[in-house]
Parts: sequence; structure tokens; C-alpha cells
Amino acid sequence: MAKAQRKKASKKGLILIKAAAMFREKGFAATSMRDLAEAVGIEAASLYNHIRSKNEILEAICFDVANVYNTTIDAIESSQQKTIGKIEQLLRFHIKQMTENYEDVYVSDREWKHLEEPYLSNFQTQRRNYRKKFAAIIEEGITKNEIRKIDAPTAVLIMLHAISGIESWHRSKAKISAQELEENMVMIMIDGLRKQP
Amino acid sequence: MAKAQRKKASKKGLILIKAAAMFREKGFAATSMRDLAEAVGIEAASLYNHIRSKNEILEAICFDVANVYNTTIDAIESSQQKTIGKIEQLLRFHIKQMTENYEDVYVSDREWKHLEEPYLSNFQTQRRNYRKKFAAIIEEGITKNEIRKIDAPTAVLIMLHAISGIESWHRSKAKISAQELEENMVMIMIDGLRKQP
DNA sequence: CCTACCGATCGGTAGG
DNA sequence: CCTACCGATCGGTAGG
Repeated sequence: MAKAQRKKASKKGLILIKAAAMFREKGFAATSMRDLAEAVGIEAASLYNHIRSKNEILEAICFDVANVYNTTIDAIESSQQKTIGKIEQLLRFHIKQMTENYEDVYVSDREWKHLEEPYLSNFQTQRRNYRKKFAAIIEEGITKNEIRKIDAPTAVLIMLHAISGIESWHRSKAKISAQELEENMVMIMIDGLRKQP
Repeated sequence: MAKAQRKKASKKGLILIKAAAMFREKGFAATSMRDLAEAVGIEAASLYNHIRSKNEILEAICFDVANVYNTTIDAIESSQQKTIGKIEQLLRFHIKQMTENYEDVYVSDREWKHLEEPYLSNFQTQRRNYRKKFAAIIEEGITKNEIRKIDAPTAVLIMLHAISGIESWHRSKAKISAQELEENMVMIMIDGLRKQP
């Protein structure tokens, strides 16, 4: 059973799905519990039979995404392949997440500031660690002479944010397919814009 | 006189500067007029002697940035140089904006959703047109055989979002200088990660 | 899961 | 630029 289906199976799951869609569209702070309740089809007070607070919803969304990220990078990190292959795999993973798990990833990426302590610190630490692991893979590639001598943390920022740009593709009724999008992105990031002579 | 100084000269300018900083930090919806008033050093009610509404502040920030973008791309578009040079110039312009005019650019990029009509539609149109002009430059480069055969709109999204990633560099007490950052970004975007044999 | 309701806070105005 | 205040809306609870 796919994740979205598993979620929909319970009322709490439905609340999380609707919340992610609304947080993405209007932002966490601008989404009211009454808006959310209406989308779910119950009264605002009834939401609290399924969730403890508005912030708990955001926590569920953000940490779900963080867990998938961490699991994936650990698997790729320890896999036996060339560094450039690891990076390509990581890029393709992020692109897939963005096209298939759009609402959750977007919210986790843009609305995590509204988390409260201790969740805020926890999330920021996980984020920082993820980027460090990613940068370490790039450093490995530079050492092995597969990758240009660049500043690895900068390269990580570029790649992660470049992929988050798919947001606009997602909204714009795609003139190209998800597959074409993925191939274009990987090519641009790995080989650059300039045509080799 | 630099722009920030010109702004600070008037009370309204000071309000705009403080507002941009707070909208960036907490988001537009989560920033209250009382928070803002405190940062400016007056009572909340007194803000309204300088501005008409909370939304007017956001409009000022977003359209200021949009105007700078439009002026710049028109100048670059009509300049006499190779296409790859135009793109590099555009990249460097965006990177400079992000390092020198951080708060305004960030807010314009992430909080414009909270604009109200007719400003919302106006802003979205300007944004779309900007991207079209950028994509046209890339198409020109493909035709002239300077740039790889890629989907131009996708390349635009990648580049603009990659640059917005500087946000994290900005926050992280930069281990590398602004100049190094710029050179790294331009190199990665133009020539890619992979080292040529 | 609903009705009824709480205290807090919001953007903004009146009047000086 | 301030004091005083408005109606609306917020997240959340009590009690059934």
C-alpha cells in the first residue's frame, strides 16, 4: 500500500494530508484550524480528538520527511559505486521526492521555522548533519579526481535548492514530463550549461 | 548614497528595513504590527502615520525587488556579448543581490504569496515574464551552439533556485568569502560538477 | 464528533 | 506620536 493510501486510511492521516496541502498553499501561520477542519469535513474542536495541537501536525510532516532523507543518504553513502554515481542517485532521489511527495517535502523545507523547541533544534541538527554527509560525498569525489575542485558545502546548497525549484514546474502544468525534467536536471547539475567543444 | 542609507533617512524607510528583516525571520503572517512597532521604537498605532496597512509594506518590498530585476535583465538582454556571457552576468547579478540585498530579496521570493489582489496578479505576471526573458537568452545560446540542448525553462528554475540557496550560506557565518562563493557558484552552474578528462 | 465558549492577540481606527 | 479601544479571529478546552 502506498504511503498516501496508508495515511488516508485513518482520520489522523487524512488530517495530515489536508494540512500539508494547506500549509504549502498558504503557509503554516496563515492556515487556521478552522480552515483545516473544513477541508477535513469536521468542526475545528473535533480535530483535537486526533491531534494534540497545530504544531504537532507540523512536527509530524517535518520529521517524516527528515527520516526518509536520513535513511536514503545512509544507504547511498555505504553503497559500492563511483562517487559521481552516488551523487546522481542522490539527485534523482530528491527529484522523485519533489514530484511524488510534493506537499510534505515543500512544507518540511519552507515551514520548519515554525516548529517549537525542542523540535526546532532537533530538526535543524538533522538538517545540518544531512548536508554534512552530502558534502562528504562530494569531497570524496574531489579526492578521487572525479569532481572539479569546488567548495563542497556550496555545491550541496546549490543542488538541494536547485531541486526545490521543481515547485514551480509542479505548479505550471508541466510542458515536459517528470522523466524529461529529471534527465534535464541531472545533466545540467553534473555537466553544466556550457557545451563542450 | 547607498540604498540602505537612503531608506534609513526616513521613518518609512526604517519601517521597511525592519519589516523586511522580521518578515524574513518569522514570515509575513507570523509577524505582528506590534512586533514591528517595537523594533522601530514606536507604538503600533503610530505605524499607521507612515504606512497604510501591513500589506502595503509587503507590496513595497516585493515591487522594489521586481523593478531591479526587470531593469537588469533588459540591460543584459540587449547588450552585445556572447550568450554564455549574458548568462554569467545574470548569475553574478543574482548572487550579488542575494549577498547585498538579502532581506528584501528573500522576502520578495518567499512571502509574495501573501500579497493581495490586484498586486498578487501583477507580481506573478512580472515574475513569469522575467523567467521567459531568461529562458529566451538560454534558447538563444542553444541555437548559437554555445549551450547544451536542455529544456530552457527548467534551466532557469534550477539557476534561480540554486542562487536562493545562498540564504543558508548567509546564515552560517560563511567559511568562504562572498567572492569565493560567487566563483564557485558560477563554475558549478556553467561547467557542472564532473571533472572533464 | 458537536455545541458552546475561553482568554489572547490580531490589524486597524478615533481622537487628541 | 500616544492612549484607548474596536470587532474579528485565533488556538484550544469543557462537557456531553
